[in-house]
Amino acid sequence: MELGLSLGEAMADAGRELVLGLGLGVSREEGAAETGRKRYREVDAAVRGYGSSPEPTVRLTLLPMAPGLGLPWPTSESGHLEASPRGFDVNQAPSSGGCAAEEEQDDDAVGTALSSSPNNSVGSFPTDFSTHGGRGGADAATGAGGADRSCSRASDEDDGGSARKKLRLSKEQSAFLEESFKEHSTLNPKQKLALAKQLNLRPRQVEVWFQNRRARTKLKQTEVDCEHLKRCCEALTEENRRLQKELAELRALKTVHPFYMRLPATTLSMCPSCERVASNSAPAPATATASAAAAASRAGPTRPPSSGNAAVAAPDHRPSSFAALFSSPHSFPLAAGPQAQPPSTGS
DNA sequence: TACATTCGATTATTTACTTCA
DNA sequence: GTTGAAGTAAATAATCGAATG
Repeated sequence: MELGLSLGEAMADAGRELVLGLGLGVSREEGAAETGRKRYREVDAAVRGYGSSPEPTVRLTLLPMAPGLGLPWPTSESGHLEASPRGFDVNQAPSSGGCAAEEEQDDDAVGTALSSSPNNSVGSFPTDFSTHGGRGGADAATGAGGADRSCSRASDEDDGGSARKKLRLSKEQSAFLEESFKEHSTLNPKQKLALAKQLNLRPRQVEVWFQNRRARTKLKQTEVDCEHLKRCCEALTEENRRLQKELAELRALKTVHPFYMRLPATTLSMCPSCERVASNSAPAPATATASAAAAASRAGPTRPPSSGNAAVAAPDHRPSSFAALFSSPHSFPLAAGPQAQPPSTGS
């Protein structure tokens, strides 16, 4: 029968539904009772470009754009987070300090040095993330002398290393990392060092953040793909069910009215899918057109009108096949059953 | 073979939210 | 109705081992 063609239509529909599905996926998440921590998903959707809703993209610009940086960066009244005069380019290792090579030589050693000596780089660092943590209350109380989150991590070794301390990156740090991730999903060592220096984190932390970020992106993509496949499966199941029904109708028609096969084409033609019999006076092409229109209308909302030539041509094809089927009284092997192939409409 | 990097799986911690007394 | 402790779920930083170049 026309299973191949129909499946193709189904796939085309499913392809269109993918876009819908993506949008639904995002909107579903957004529709859920969400709090501040849900914002990550919006940012994620915007970063990755899936989801038809423009809202996440708008929300992505959470921070005012720092001039000349191309990165959102808050310019606080205290001046802590003013854009670095040198700008930030993760493609370039920071020239100031001259310790990039040293840091590359020894990640943790430098990280420890950075973190364990609050006066070391924090003071000269143009962005003091410690004072801008969204949940800064606990952080402010964490370390003596206002040690920031990243510095609290440095106390691992001081704690004896038994308990795994987990710092929470500040919103600014996360936003900065997100922006960097949009530019590069992976980092070369220089970029990593530059980011770490800029954010006052250990290079290892930046590396881990990117690892986890990639994992999250992949997980989201997997969820989207899963949803897409699910929709495809549903569409194919529905199409299969419809075709099975159509096939049963054809078989019933053949059994009840076998003489149809011997009638001239202009005498009677029936589209089993719409179960309408054309009048005797109707010429075959008009019958085919009517059947096609009926079949197209029967297809209904599952076939958007803007589905392209293939999808438009497909509904025409099937009723035309039926018309041709009944218009060639002796040649078409309907009796061959479901495996029989309809004659090409072009011949 | 040694090394660096990435990835997948997992653990551990933090935080927001809910429930209940 | 309000409050605070306890429980829970989700997010995510960090770790580990395997794969890869």
